[in-house]
Amino acid sequence: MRIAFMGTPDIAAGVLKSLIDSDHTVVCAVTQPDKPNGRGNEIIFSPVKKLATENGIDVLQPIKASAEEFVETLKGYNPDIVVVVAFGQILKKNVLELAKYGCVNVHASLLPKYRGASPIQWAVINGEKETGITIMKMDPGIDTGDIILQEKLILAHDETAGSLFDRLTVMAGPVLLKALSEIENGTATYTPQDNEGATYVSMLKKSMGKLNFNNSCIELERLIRGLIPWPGAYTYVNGKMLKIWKAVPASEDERVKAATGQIRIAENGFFIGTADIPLQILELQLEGKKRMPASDFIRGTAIADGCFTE
RNA sequence: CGCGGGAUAGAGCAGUCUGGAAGCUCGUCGGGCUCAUAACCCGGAGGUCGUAGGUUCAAAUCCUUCUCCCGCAA
Repeated sequence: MRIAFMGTPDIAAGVLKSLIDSDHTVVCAVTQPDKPNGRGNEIIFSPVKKLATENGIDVLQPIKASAEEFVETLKGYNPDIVVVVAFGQILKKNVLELAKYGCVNVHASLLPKYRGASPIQWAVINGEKETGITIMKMDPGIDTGDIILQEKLILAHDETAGSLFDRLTVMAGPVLLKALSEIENGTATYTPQDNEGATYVSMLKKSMGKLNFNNSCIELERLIRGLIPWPGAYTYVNGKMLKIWKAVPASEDERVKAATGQIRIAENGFFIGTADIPLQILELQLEGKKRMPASDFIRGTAIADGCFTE
């Protein structure tokens, strides 16, 4: 089939790669406009733009994908179907109905759960046992379209949003290809979502990563895992941001006494008190410094045993 | 030219303001102690102090150049 691809971040690029390697023809790649990004405000191309460019695929970067002018341009590529993966813009009817088979979306959750912008991170933060990939026929709502295919995956106990991203990216390509062939053969089924069971998740905000040690150890640990690699969980010590990359509930024999939010530095580790069990920090990063194991950090830090997070 | 922190032994850091013999914690190697140990004691190796230049009798330290790493903001 002639496929018009729309997507922006890494997971979208992963799916695009599968399409490029398949028998289908990717006629163009639509991605968000370039924006100043990173230190020094350099322009950094989106992963999709990068991959498409490397493969000689036309890249389109409309400010509004639903603008009539752009829709005409897209029609000019004469796609049979439009594949959308984490594109970052809401598509209107004129785009949804532009191709013969319409638009299909690859969503990284088991819809109708986790509709919205950051299903992967929230699955980790909420301590879900399983999540997966859903392929659906898009309609004007946000992630409300009929389900074509769904595949599950079990979360590891130490799953981070980053590792889950990787696993789902690998999984997404084949599931999409299967759905595409079903659509092409006319054997695809379209199952409406159970709107009763729907849940929505918001976009992640940087401020969500501020650890509140009045929460339980388990909640904090999940939050830390769910915010990797971005935006990251953090607290403040002596006026400096301290990012927490990896932590576990302190085990029985290593447990130290720590008040809520209090830092304890022992020979066996770096602990912070919570509402219940202290959190043992295994990997952390002080503002301006590199990320490092707690054992290394303890060796050189000026942070004193017993001081409090801010 | 968005704002800021940083580069010193294998690791993490101090020393830089107020120039004057390269330090700390840990690792590593050798020895000792011990029933034994990641514990303890003794000893050793390991650094052209990121790069290039300048000032000085003397530069990790002051001035300038460049490279790389990181946090924030977007």
